[in-house]
Amino acid sequence: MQRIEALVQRVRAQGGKVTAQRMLIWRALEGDQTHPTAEDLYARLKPVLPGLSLATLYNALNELVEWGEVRRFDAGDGHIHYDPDCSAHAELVCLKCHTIIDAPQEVAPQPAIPDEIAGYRILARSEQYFGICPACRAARA
Amino acid sequence: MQRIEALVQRVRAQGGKVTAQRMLIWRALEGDQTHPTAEDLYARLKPVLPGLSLATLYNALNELVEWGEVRRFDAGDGHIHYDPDCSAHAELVCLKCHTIIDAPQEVAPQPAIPDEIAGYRILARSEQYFGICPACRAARA
DNA sequence: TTCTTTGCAAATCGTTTGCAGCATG
DNA sequence: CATGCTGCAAACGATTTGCAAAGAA
Repeated sequence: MQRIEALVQRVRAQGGKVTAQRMLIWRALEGDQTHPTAEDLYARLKPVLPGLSLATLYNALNELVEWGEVRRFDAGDGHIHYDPDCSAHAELVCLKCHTIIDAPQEVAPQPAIPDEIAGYRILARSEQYFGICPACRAARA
Repeated sequence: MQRIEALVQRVRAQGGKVTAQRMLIWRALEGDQTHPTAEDLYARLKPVLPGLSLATLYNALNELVEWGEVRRFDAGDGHIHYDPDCSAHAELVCLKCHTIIDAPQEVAPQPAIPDEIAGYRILARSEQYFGICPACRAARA
């Protein structure tokens, strides 16, 4: 995710309004590394801005995804997770318990995201390794 | 996805049954490169086995995902897509129209999937590049 | 026969939508 | 003051679940 200043400009340039809700959501996402779901964010933000509606949160999240500012991904737990980090990094996702952690650096040795591939203007990249986490391996099956 | 023979053994080893439905679903998935959704598959299989139920299809798909035989991913269109190819390859996903195509070879230069990362037993890998496809770029916004 | 899986239909629940009121530019 | 955004609640729709019947081992 770019810095918030840039988002403010983007919205204004499109004739949109910079509202308290958007700012709040952007700030909450900025630098977040917990791969939150919409519900996670809602639980976190509702106390701060009690009037906040889930619909508004979804609106803001969808905008960010369309702009390539935030990445959505399915961890296989039936919930959509959001990650403001669109740079080249990988996640480890457990197929059993759906835990998500960032993979160690050495796993994603391709730091640069090409601007364009096959005519697509590339805005974000997602990479995940699916497997069985140590805890689930220990628990066997 | 491994070959079907191996799946048959896997199910039997777990004390499961090799049913006509599972076989049908496995065969349909084998080598499929269209990134189908559950509905896509259902539409394709229902005529072949009219009694087939969506619930059964979901069961089979979820099994395959848990086994690391099939990869699920969210293309941002509100539908879950399945891909039996768990080897190292990337997809291009359009953030506007949600088209999905396989990326050209040269984009995924890391062919090998490590067996283990940070204690996780790795079964599958997913990589996606999100952006704006040529058609949507032409259409502007 | 025994135990798993299927099929049906209802239930679930995350996400989207419609619309009136409000706030931003 | 004009438009776009919010909040609410209802609508939606994909996926899951419960249970009786069917089928594999």
